[in-house]
Amino acid sequence: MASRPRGARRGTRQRALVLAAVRASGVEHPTADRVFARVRADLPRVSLGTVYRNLQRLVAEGAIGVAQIADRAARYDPTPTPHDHFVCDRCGRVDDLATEDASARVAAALRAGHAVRAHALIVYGDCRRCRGEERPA
Amino acid sequence: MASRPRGARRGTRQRALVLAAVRASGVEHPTADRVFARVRADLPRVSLGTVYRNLQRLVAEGAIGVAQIADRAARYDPTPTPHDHFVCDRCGRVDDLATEDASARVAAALRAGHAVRAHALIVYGDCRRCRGEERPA
DNA sequence: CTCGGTGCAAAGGGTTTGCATACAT
DNA sequence: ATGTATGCAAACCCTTTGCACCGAG
Repeated sequence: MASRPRGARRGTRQRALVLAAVRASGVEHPTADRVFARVRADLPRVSLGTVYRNLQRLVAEGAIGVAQIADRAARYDPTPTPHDHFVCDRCGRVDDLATEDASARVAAALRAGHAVRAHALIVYGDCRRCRGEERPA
Repeated sequence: MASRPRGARRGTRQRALVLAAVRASGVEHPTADRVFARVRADLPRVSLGTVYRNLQRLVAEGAIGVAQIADRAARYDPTPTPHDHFVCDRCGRVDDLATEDASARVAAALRAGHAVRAHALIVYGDCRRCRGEERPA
């Protein structure tokens, strides 16, 4: 079987370096800007636009994750599987909160020694109304 | 005793109208832009900047709430107490998810008839490291 | 050879901010 | 009178996009 169905995706040095930069970031949760800086070290002529395009694609392909923190720059994450995050009000640090049990999520932050000021769960999907409008193909 | 400790806050028509606009919005969760439009109806010379400043202040005072949805405009909420939200991928609709039990939060969205694609819990506060640096007064 | 990816630079959206003026207290 | 809030417009930040060129397949 063909490894690429049809619209053969090209493997570029840029994309590989973006992926490598995120993977090498550990628990840092870098912004697009920081990824840009790292990639630039190996490929000085890379552009920010290209970094954004590749980050987007890698997220869509499930190779990496993103944490969209309220009104701050998005943070990219080498771990693509869903998990929650803790954001520090002072230093901006973003920590993983690896918890399977939803009811223990906030408790996990407390256990980690953080002071919790607020927390927000956002659920994404298609609403009942939109699902109702759906036409069977 | 003085009703205003010291830095006496002025009650302005603008602020009152911004608050009224959010309170009148029901379940709509208006953006700053929509609030602007409503206030403008009564006060044609009001500026967007003033609306933003007042929304900010009202949130800080606890008179209203905000839902910061990932990479979309912030949604203001007449209910200042913390609660979760459902965001429709198609129409952008923002619904309240009034659930006290964290473990039932996502289930609440399902019960409401929505299809859940993803959900993200963000916890805000001061991280352990920052708390450690804190100097007792 | 082809078409997707890149670099560049400009546009875009939401939100904030500097400044002189207006006004509630 | 005093100083905060306003209106206006420019600035900001993060992210996206149009376009011509380049290079992997």
